Amino acid sequence: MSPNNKNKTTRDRLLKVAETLFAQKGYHAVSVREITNGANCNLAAVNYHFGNKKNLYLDVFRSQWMARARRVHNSFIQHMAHRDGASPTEIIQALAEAFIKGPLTDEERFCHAQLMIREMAKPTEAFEMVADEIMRPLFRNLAKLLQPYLPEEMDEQRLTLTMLSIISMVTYFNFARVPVSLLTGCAYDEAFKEQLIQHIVNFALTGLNVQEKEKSL
Amino acid sequence: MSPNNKNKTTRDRLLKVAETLFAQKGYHAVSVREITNGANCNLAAVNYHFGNKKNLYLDVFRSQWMARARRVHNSFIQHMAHRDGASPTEIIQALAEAFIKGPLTDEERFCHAQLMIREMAKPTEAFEMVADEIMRPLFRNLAKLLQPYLPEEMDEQRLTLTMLSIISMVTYFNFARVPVSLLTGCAYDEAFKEQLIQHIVNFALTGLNVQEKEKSL
DNA sequence: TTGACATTCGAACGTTCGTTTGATACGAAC
DNA sequence: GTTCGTATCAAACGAACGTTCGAATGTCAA
Repeated sequence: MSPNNKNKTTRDRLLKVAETLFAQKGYHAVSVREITNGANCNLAAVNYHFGNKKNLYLDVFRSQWMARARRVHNSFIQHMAHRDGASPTEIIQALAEAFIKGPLTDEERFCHAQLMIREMAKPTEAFEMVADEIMRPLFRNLAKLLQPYLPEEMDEQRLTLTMLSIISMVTYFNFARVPVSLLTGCAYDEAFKEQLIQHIVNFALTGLNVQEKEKSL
Repeated sequence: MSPNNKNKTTRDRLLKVAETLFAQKGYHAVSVREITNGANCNLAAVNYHFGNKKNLYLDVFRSQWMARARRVHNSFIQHMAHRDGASPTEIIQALAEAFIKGPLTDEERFCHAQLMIREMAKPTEAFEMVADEIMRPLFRNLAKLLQPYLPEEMDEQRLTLTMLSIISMVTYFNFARVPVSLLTGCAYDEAFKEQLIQHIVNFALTGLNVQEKEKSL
């Protein structure tokens, strides 16, 4: 009935509010009362709809986080689908755009990155789900796309580390907004995100791109 | 008096135990009772020595975290000191070694990375201190060392993003051990760390190092 | 031995936490 | 109208939380 909460059910409002608060503050810093107040419902609603607080957290990952991660992944896949032999530049660019501009609103992207980082710091049951259904498929896709362009002597281990290095950049620039803004002096507006994407593409393709000839020593 | 707690004072034991627990679980997930039990002292000791829980947390950063960060930074600086014109390879290698092998024990490195990540996710007063006294000096040093080798047309902003990309890798591989181990199948033993360092050096210097000639399109 | 100070201790403070309960309102099926 | 399952509510539960307090203990100079 409240104006900004539309026609969503109590259950949906709880999931939405809980996700935002968990992302902002972390699981233990958020109380059930804070969530139910934010969702304009009774304190007991959490236990009625989800059993307990922990299940609410896991449901946030199951229904909210995973759905968004699939949107990001699909956004990347579809950019790749209609070009058969995409160049490494196009591949990295599509990946960086999916993660940094992507199909998400800025608020969604913040939630998304914060929740993932907290899971990586202290994994819960949600992490296995994410690893199985999101991380591994993404890595398989990315590796398959890039492998033709990589040196033949690169073994699988080195390939995985390379994928991780690319992911580390898009993850870092999404998550570490505070230090990044602090050290660059830039706010995360659209123009800066565009710069970030271009930088990631350049760096991923050529690294420091040193001018000297003494790369190899 | 207990065997493994040596002759440290109660205050020192509290700092040590608190740091480990804060790193493992996060501030709100650790209770004062948990800390004082771990330090084999009375519940009231935290408030006697530090005033309150929050001040204990800040003191952990002030006395423990900062000291270790300076050790890492100095380790990097000293590797650079006795070679005047260090090559980019040597610079990146020294940086990666300082962060990934470095002067810290593995346990210390875990604490260190976890605490930092939690600060980046939700900065407290401790973050300003770290930014001012650790991050900015490190960036200045790294930029000064690398600048001679970088393309002249690279503006300061792009330079900062390049430094951040390198930092993002050493940070990520230190912090994201769970997903990294999960996707590579490797435990973080000495051999794997050596591989990581070599990979970071390679990737930072040449990126994907694509074989084709179509880098620029 | 005495006094002054620093530290540690057990016990309790008031508050907030996650969870439970029983009552109440609502709507569809019969 | 009655019944039944769903949903929401106010109120309370015991447990755990951070913090406080006064007494007890240890230390060292006078």
